[in-house]
Amino acid sequence: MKPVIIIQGPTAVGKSSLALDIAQKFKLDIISADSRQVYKYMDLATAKPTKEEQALVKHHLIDIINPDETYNAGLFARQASHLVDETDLNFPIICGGTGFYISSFLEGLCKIPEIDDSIRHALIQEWEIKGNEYMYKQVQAIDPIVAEKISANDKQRIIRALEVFYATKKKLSTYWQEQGFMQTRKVLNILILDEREAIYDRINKRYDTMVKSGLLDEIKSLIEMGYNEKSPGLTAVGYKELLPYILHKSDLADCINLAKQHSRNYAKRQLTWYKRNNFNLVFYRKSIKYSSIDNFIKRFIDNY
RNA sequence: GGCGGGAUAGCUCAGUUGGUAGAGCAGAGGCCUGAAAAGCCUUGUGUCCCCAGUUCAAGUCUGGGUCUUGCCA
Repeated sequence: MKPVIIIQGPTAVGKSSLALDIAQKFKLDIISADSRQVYKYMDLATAKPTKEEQALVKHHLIDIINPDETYNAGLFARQASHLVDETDLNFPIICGGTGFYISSFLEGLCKIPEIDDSIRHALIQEWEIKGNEYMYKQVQAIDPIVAEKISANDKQRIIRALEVFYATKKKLSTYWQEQGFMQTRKVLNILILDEREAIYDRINKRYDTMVKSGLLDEIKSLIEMGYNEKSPGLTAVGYKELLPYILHKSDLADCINLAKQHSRNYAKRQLTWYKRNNFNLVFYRKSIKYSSIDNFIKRFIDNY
Protein backbone atom coordinates (compact mmCIF):
# COMPACT_ATOMS: atom_id res chain seq x y z
CA MET A 1 0.00 0.00 0.00
CA LYS A 2 1.39 3.32 -1.03
CA PRO A 3 1.60 6.28 1.33
CA VAL A 4 -0.80 9.19 1.00
CA ILE A 5 -1.11 12.75 2.21
CA ILE A 6 -4.55 13.62 3.53
CA ILE A 7 -6.08 17.02 4.14
CA GLN A 8 -9.32 17.20 6.09
CA GLY A 9 -11.30 19.95 7.73
CA PRO A 10 -14.75 21.42 8.05
CA THR A 11 -16.43 22.97 5.06
CA ALA A 12 -15.17 26.39 3.98
CA VAL A 13 -11.99 26.17 6.00
CA GLY A 14 -9.71 26.34 2.98
CA LYS A 15 -8.76 22.70 2.36
CA SER A 16 -8.97 22.85 -1.42
CA SER A 17 -6.75 25.84 -1.89
CA LEU A 18 -4.14 24.42 0.48
CA ALA A 19 -4.23 21.11 -1.39
CA LEU A 20 -3.94 22.90 -4.71
CA ASP A 21 -0.98 24.88 -3.48
CA ILE A 22 0.83 21.83 -2.16
CA ALA A 23 -0.02 19.75 -5.21
CA GLN A 24 1.44 22.34 -7.54
CA LYS A 25 4.63 22.72 -5.55
CA PHE A 26 5.27 19.02 -5.24
CA LYS A 27 3.67 17.76 -8.46
CA LEU A 28 1.01 15.74 -6.71
CA ASP A 29 -2.39 14.46 -7.82
CA ILE A 30 -5.48 15.30 -5.81
CA ILE A 31 -8.12 12.73 -4.96
CA SER A 32 -11.32 14.42 -3.85
CA ALA A 33 -12.96 12.83 -0.81
CA ASP A 34 -16.24 14.60 -1.14
CA SER A 35 -19.63 12.94 -1.39
CA ARG A 36 -21.04 15.74 -3.55
CA GLN A 37 -18.20 16.70 -5.85
CA VAL A 38 -18.61 13.29 -7.44
CA TYR A 39 -21.67 14.67 -9.22
CA LYS A 40 -21.48 16.12 -12.71
CA TYR A 41 -23.20 19.44 -13.41
CA MET A 42 -23.12 20.41 -9.73
CA ASP A 43 -20.20 22.78 -9.49
CA LEU A 44 -21.01 25.92 -7.56
CA ALA A 45 -22.54 24.83 -4.27
CA THR A 46 -20.30 21.79 -4.00
CA ALA A 47 -17.37 24.22 -4.05
CA LYS A 48 -15.83 22.07 -6.73
CA PRO A 49 -12.39 23.10 -7.99
CA THR A 50 -12.82 25.24 -11.09
CA LYS A 51 -11.87 24.08 -14.57
CA GLU A 52 -8.81 26.30 -14.32
CA GLU A 53 -7.76 24.73 -11.04
CA GLN A 54 -8.37 21.28 -12.45
CA ALA A 55 -6.13 22.20 -15.38
CA LEU A 56 -3.30 23.03 -13.00
CA VAL A 57 -3.50 19.81 -11.00
CA LYS A 58 -4.99 16.45 -11.92
CA HIS A 59 -8.08 15.86 -9.78
CA HIS A 60 -9.69 12.46 -9.30
CA LEU A 61 -13.16 11.31 -8.23
CA ILE A 62 -14.78 14.54 -9.36
CA ASP A 63 -17.58 14.51 -11.95
CA ILE A 64 -17.84 10.74 -12.04
CA ILE A 65 -21.62 10.17 -11.76
CA ASN A 66 -24.90 11.80 -12.77
CA PRO A 67 -27.12 13.54 -10.22
CA ASP A 68 -29.65 10.70 -10.29
CA GLU A 69 -27.05 8.12 -9.28
CA THR A 70 -25.90 7.18 -5.80
CA TYR A 71 -22.44 6.92 -4.37
CA ASN A 72 -21.21 5.62 -1.06
CA ALA A 73 -18.29 5.09 1.28
CA GLY A 74 -17.62 1.59 -0.01
CA LEU A 75 -17.29 2.81 -3.57
CA PHE A 76 -15.03 5.60 -2.47
CA ALA A 77 -12.79 3.26 -0.48
CA ARG A 78 -12.48 0.93 -3.42
CA GLN A 79 -11.96 3.57 -6.08
CA ALA A 80 -9.50 5.57 -4.01
CA SER A 81 -7.52 2.43 -3.16
CA HIS A 82 -7.47 1.47 -6.81
CA LEU A 83 -6.23 4.90 -7.84
CA VAL A 84 -3.53 5.01 -5.19
CA ASP A 85 -2.23 1.47 -5.38
CA GLU A 86 -2.94 0.30 -8.91
CA THR A 87 -2.45 3.28 -11.18
CA ASP A 88 0.58 5.38 -11.85
CA LEU A 89 -0.74 8.73 -10.70
CA ASN A 90 1.60 11.18 -9.06
CA PHE A 91 2.05 10.98 -5.30
CA PRO A 92 -1.53 11.32 -4.05
CA ILE A 93 -3.05 13.89 -1.79
CA ILE A 94 -6.55 13.07 -0.63
CA CYS A 95 -8.50 16.17 0.21
CA GLY A 96 -12.10 16.46 1.30
CA GLY A 97 -14.67 16.98 3.97
CA THR A 98 -16.37 13.60 3.93
CA GLY A 99 -14.62 12.10 6.93
CA PHE A 100 -16.45 8.81 6.69
CA TYR A 101 -15.10 8.25 3.18
CA ILE A 102 -11.57 8.86 4.35
CA SER A 103 -11.83 6.56 7.33
CA SER A 104 -13.40 3.91 5.10
CA PHE A 105 -10.42 4.23 2.79
CA LEU A 106 -7.88 4.12 5.61
CA GLU A 107 -9.40 1.55 7.91
CA GLY A 108 -11.55 -0.41 5.51
CA LEU A 109 -15.16 -1.42 5.91
CA CYS A 110 -16.36 -4.88 6.78
CA LYS A 111 -16.61 -7.21 3.81
CA ILE A 112 -20.26 -6.99 2.90
CA PRO A 113 -21.06 -7.72 -0.75
CA GLU A 114 -22.87 -5.16 -2.88
CA ILE A 115 -26.57 -5.41 -2.17
CA ASP A 116 -29.12 -4.85 -4.89
CA ASP A 117 -31.08 -1.60 -4.53
CA SER A 118 -34.37 -3.45 -4.94
CA ILE A 119 -34.03 -4.95 -1.46
CA ARG A 120 -33.60 -1.54 0.09
CA HIS A 121 -36.52 -0.12 -1.87
CA ALA A 122 -38.75 -2.97 -0.69
CA LEU A 123 -37.72 -2.35 2.92
CA ILE A 124 -38.39 1.37 2.63
CA GLN A 125 -41.86 0.57 1.33
CA GLU A 126 -42.43 -1.80 4.20
CA TRP A 127 -41.27 0.91 6.60
CA GLU A 128 -43.80 3.31 5.19
CA ILE A 129 -46.64 0.84 5.63
CA LYS A 130 -45.74 -0.78 8.93
CA GLY A 131 -43.84 1.96 10.72
CA ASN A 132 -40.58 2.25 12.62
CA GLU A 133 -41.50 0.13 15.67
CA TYR A 134 -42.33 -2.85 13.52
CA MET A 135 -39.10 -2.54 11.55
CA TYR A 136 -37.01 -2.04 14.67
CA LYS A 137 -38.51 -5.20 16.19
CA GLN A 138 -37.32 -7.10 13.14
CA VAL A 139 -33.79 -5.91 13.84
CA GLN A 140 -34.13 -6.89 17.50
CA ALA A 141 -35.23 -10.37 16.47
CA ILE A 142 -32.57 -10.83 13.81
CA ASP A 143 -29.60 -9.03 15.25
CA PRO A 144 -29.87 -7.88 18.87
CA ILE A 145 -26.31 -6.58 18.92
CA VAL A 146 -27.05 -4.08 16.18
CA ALA A 147 -30.48 -3.28 17.63
CA GLU A 148 -28.80 -2.40 20.91
CA LYS A 149 -26.57 0.12 19.16
CA ILE A 150 -29.14 1.99 17.12
CA SER A 151 -32.27 3.97 17.82
CA ALA A 152 -35.74 2.76 16.84
CA ASN A 153 -36.03 5.99 14.85
CA ASP A 154 -32.86 5.50 12.87
CA LYS A 155 -34.47 4.52 9.58
CA GLN A 156 -31.23 4.36 7.62
CA ARG A 157 -29.43 2.04 10.00
CA ILE A 158 -32.46 -0.16 10.61
CA ILE A 159 -32.88 -0.63 6.89
CA ARG A 160 -29.18 -1.23 6.47
CA ALA A 161 -29.19 -3.97 9.13
CA LEU A 162 -32.21 -5.62 7.52
CA GLU A 163 -30.97 -5.42 3.95
CA VAL A 164 -27.65 -6.97 4.91
CA PHE A 165 -29.41 -9.85 6.62
CA TYR A 166 -32.01 -10.47 3.93
CA ALA A 167 -29.54 -10.18 1.07
CA THR A 168 -26.67 -12.20 2.53
CA LYS A 169 -28.37 -14.34 5.23
CA LYS A 170 -25.74 -13.09 7.63
CA LYS A 171 -26.04 -10.63 10.48
CA LEU A 172 -24.48 -7.22 10.20
CA SER A 173 -22.91 -7.74 13.62
CA THR A 174 -21.30 -10.95 12.34
CA TYR A 175 -19.65 -8.94 9.57
CA TRP A 176 -18.42 -6.53 12.20
CA GLN A 177 -16.90 -9.35 14.23
CA GLU A 178 -15.29 -10.95 11.20
CA GLN A 179 -13.63 -7.74 10.17
CA GLY A 180 -9.93 -8.39 10.52
CA PHE A 181 -7.33 -5.90 11.47
CA MET A 182 -6.38 -3.86 8.44
CA GLN A 183 -2.72 -3.27 7.77
CA THR A 184 -2.08 0.39 8.12
CA ARG A 185 -1.06 2.65 5.32
CA LYS A 186 1.60 5.30 5.80
CA VAL A 187 -0.22 8.61 5.96
CA LEU A 188 0.41 12.23 6.67
CA ASN A 189 -3.02 13.11 7.96
CA ILE A 190 -3.51 16.86 8.21
CA LEU A 191 -6.48 18.61 9.82
CA ILE A 192 -7.26 22.26 9.22
CA LEU A 193 -9.35 23.97 11.87
CA ASP A 194 -10.65 27.43 12.63
CA GLU A 195 -12.77 29.23 15.21
CA ARG A 196 -16.41 28.23 15.00
CA GLU A 197 -17.55 31.81 14.42
CA ALA A 198 -15.04 32.31 11.65
CA ILE A 199 -16.13 29.11 9.89
CA TYR A 200 -19.79 30.10 10.14
CA ASP A 201 -19.04 33.56 8.83
CA ARG A 202 -17.12 32.18 5.87
CA ILE A 203 -19.93 29.70 5.11
CA ASN A 204 -22.48 32.51 4.99
CA LYS A 205 -20.38 34.73 2.77
CA ARG A 206 -19.34 31.91 0.50
CA TYR A 207 -22.95 30.94 -0.12
CA ASP A 208 -23.85 34.49 -1.08
CA THR A 209 -20.98 34.40 -3.52
CA MET A 210 -22.20 31.10 -4.96
CA VAL A 211 -25.66 32.55 -5.52
CA LYS A 212 -24.16 35.63 -7.20
CA SER A 213 -22.03 33.41 -9.40
CA GLY A 214 -25.08 31.76 -10.92
CA LEU A 215 -26.15 28.97 -8.59
CA LEU A 216 -29.80 29.51 -9.48
CA ASP A 217 -29.04 29.03 -13.17
CA GLU A 218 -27.05 25.92 -12.39
CA ILE A 219 -30.01 24.42 -10.54
CA LYS A 220 -32.45 25.47 -13.24
CA SER A 221 -30.38 23.72 -15.84
CA LEU A 222 -30.27 20.58 -13.67
CA ILE A 223 -34.05 20.66 -13.64
CA GLU A 224 -34.14 21.17 -17.39
CA MET A 225 -31.96 18.08 -17.72
CA GLY A 226 -34.73 16.18 -15.95
CA TYR A 227 -33.36 15.94 -12.44
CA ASN A 228 -35.61 16.76 -9.50
CA GLU A 229 -35.74 17.01 -5.72
CA LYS A 230 -35.61 13.23 -5.48
CA SER A 231 -32.36 12.92 -7.42
CA PRO A 232 -29.70 11.90 -4.90
CA GLY A 233 -27.35 14.64 -6.03
CA LEU A 234 -29.89 17.37 -5.50
CA THR A 235 -30.31 16.44 -1.85
CA ALA A 236 -27.02 18.24 -1.27
CA VAL A 237 -26.96 21.20 1.06
CA GLY A 238 -27.08 24.38 -0.95
CA TYR A 239 -29.22 22.77 -3.65
CA LYS A 240 -32.19 21.25 -1.87
CA GLU A 241 -32.99 24.51 -0.08
CA LEU A 242 -33.20 26.49 -3.32
CA LEU A 243 -35.55 24.08 -5.07
CA PRO A 244 -38.67 25.42 -3.30
CA TYR A 245 -37.84 28.86 -4.65
CA ILE A 246 -37.28 27.65 -8.19
CA LEU A 247 -40.17 25.18 -8.24
CA HIS A 248 -42.77 26.84 -6.02
CA LYS A 249 -41.68 30.46 -5.71
CA SER A 250 -40.88 30.28 -2.01
CA ASP A 251 -39.14 33.33 -0.59
CA LEU A 252 -35.59 33.42 -1.91
CA ALA A 253 -34.07 35.04 1.16
CA ASP A 254 -35.63 32.35 3.38
CA CYS A 255 -34.26 29.61 1.14
CA ILE A 256 -30.81 31.13 1.18
CA ASN A 257 -30.83 31.44 4.96
CA LEU A 258 -31.87 27.83 5.30
CA ALA A 259 -29.06 26.71 3.02
CA LYS A 260 -26.56 28.64 5.12
CA GLN A 261 -28.00 27.19 8.30
CA HIS A 262 -27.71 23.63 7.00
CA SER A 263 -24.12 24.29 5.95
CA ARG A 264 -23.36 25.46 9.47
CA ASN A 265 -25.01 22.37 10.94
CA TYR A 266 -22.88 20.28 8.61
CA ALA A 267 -19.68 22.01 9.69
CA LYS A 268 -20.63 21.36 13.31
CA ARG A 269 -21.04 17.62 12.63
CA GLN A 270 -17.71 17.52 10.83
CA LEU A 271 -16.01 19.13 13.80
CA THR A 272 -17.52 16.52 16.13
CA TRP A 273 -16.35 13.77 13.82
CA TYR A 274 -12.78 15.04 13.74
CA LYS A 275 -12.57 15.03 17.53
CA ARG A 276 -12.39 11.28 17.60
CA ASN A 277 -9.91 10.92 14.78
CA ASN A 278 -6.15 11.06 15.03
CA PHE A 279 -4.14 13.45 12.94
CA ASN A 280 -0.42 13.86 12.38
CA LEU A 281 -0.70 17.60 12.00
CA VAL A 282 -3.36 20.08 13.07
CA PHE A 283 -3.22 23.60 11.74
CA TYR A 284 -5.39 26.56 12.54
CA ARG A 285 -6.31 28.45 9.43
CA LYS A 286 -5.10 31.76 10.77
CA SER A 287 -1.70 30.48 11.76
CA ILE A 288 -0.94 28.27 8.79
CA LYS A 289 2.69 28.57 7.90
CA TYR A 290 3.07 27.32 4.39
CA SER A 291 6.81 26.95 4.81
CA SER A 292 6.33 24.59 7.72
CA ILE A 293 3.65 22.58 5.97
CA ASP A 294 5.96 22.37 2.98
CA ASN A 295 8.69 20.95 5.18
CA PHE A 296 6.43 18.27 6.56
CA ILE A 297 5.25 17.37 3.06
CA LYS A 298 8.75 17.29 1.66
CA ARG A 299 10.03 15.09 4.45
CA PHE A 300 7.06 12.76 4.12
CA ILE A 301 7.43 12.38 0.37
CA ASP A 302 11.18 11.96 0.54
CA ASN A 303 10.84 9.16 3.07
CA TYR A 304 8.74 7.05 0.77
C1' G B 1 -63.95 54.50 10.31
C1' G B 2 -66.73 49.32 10.64
C1' C B 3 -66.22 43.96 11.50
C1' G B 4 -63.12 39.92 12.60
C1' G B 5 -58.34 37.21 13.58
C1' G B 6 -53.88 37.31 16.49
C1' A B 7 -50.34 38.76 20.69
C1' U B 8 -47.08 32.22 24.67
C1' A B 9 -39.06 29.97 24.48
C1' G B 10 -34.30 33.31 19.58
C1' C B 11 -38.19 31.97 15.22
C1' U B 12 -43.02 29.40 13.65
C1' C B 13 -46.80 27.99 16.53
C1' A B 14 -49.89 24.06 20.25
C1' G B 15 -52.23 24.70 24.74
C1' U B 16 -58.19 20.34 25.79
C1' U B 17 -64.35 21.80 30.36
C1' G B 18 -59.88 27.85 34.59
C1' G B 19 -55.24 24.19 38.52
C1' U B 20 -48.44 28.96 37.27
C1' A B 21 -46.96 25.83 30.10
C1' G B 22 -45.15 22.40 25.40
C1' A B 23 -43.77 20.88 20.03
C1' G B 24 -40.87 21.76 15.58
C1' C B 25 -36.80 24.64 13.97
C1' A B 26 -32.54 27.36 15.76
C1' G B 27 -28.55 27.20 19.57
C1' A B 28 -25.28 23.83 22.58
C1' G B 29 -23.16 18.90 23.29
C1' G B 30 -22.68 13.90 21.39
C1' C B 31 -23.10 9.41 18.16
C1' C B 32 -21.67 7.41 13.49
C1' U B 33 -18.91 0.20 9.86
C1' G B 34 -21.58 1.16 1.94
C1' A B 35 -27.59 7.29 1.92
C1' A B 36 -22.38 10.51 5.68
C1' A B 37 -23.63 17.58 2.55
C1' A B 38 -27.16 11.55 5.17
C1' G B 39 -29.24 9.62 9.61
C1' C B 40 -29.70 9.49 14.91
C1' C B 41 -29.36 10.78 20.45
C1' U B 42 -29.29 14.42 24.66
C1' U B 43 -30.53 19.42 26.13
C1' G B 44 -36.49 23.94 26.93
C1' U B 45 -37.68 28.82 34.00
C1' G B 46 -40.26 31.83 29.29
C1' U B 47 -42.79 39.69 32.72
C1' C B 48 -47.87 33.30 28.52
C1' C B 49 -48.61 42.10 25.45
C1' C B 50 -50.22 45.69 29.62
C1' C B 51 -53.84 47.21 33.52
C1' A B 52 -58.02 46.15 36.38
C1' G B 53 -61.89 42.56 37.70
C1' U B 54 -64.31 37.54 38.75
C1' U B 55 -62.26 33.15 41.38
C1' C B 56 -59.28 29.38 46.53
C1' A B 57 -56.81 29.38 41.60
C1' A B 58 -56.53 32.86 34.90
C1' G B 59 -52.17 31.74 29.25
C1' U B 60 -57.28 30.02 29.67
C1' C B 61 -63.30 33.95 31.77
C1' U B 62 -64.93 39.65 31.92
C1' G B 63 -63.87 44.96 31.02
C1' G B 64 -60.40 48.61 29.33
C1' G B 65 -55.90 49.74 26.75
C1' U B 66 -51.57 48.92 23.33
C1' C B 67 -49.59 46.67 19.08
C1' U B 68 -50.33 43.64 14.78
C1' U B 69 -52.94 41.41 10.70
C1' G B 70 -57.15 40.36 7.26
C1' C B 71 -61.76 41.83 5.06
C1' C B 72 -65.32 45.82 4.17
C1' A B 73 -65.66 50.94 3.44
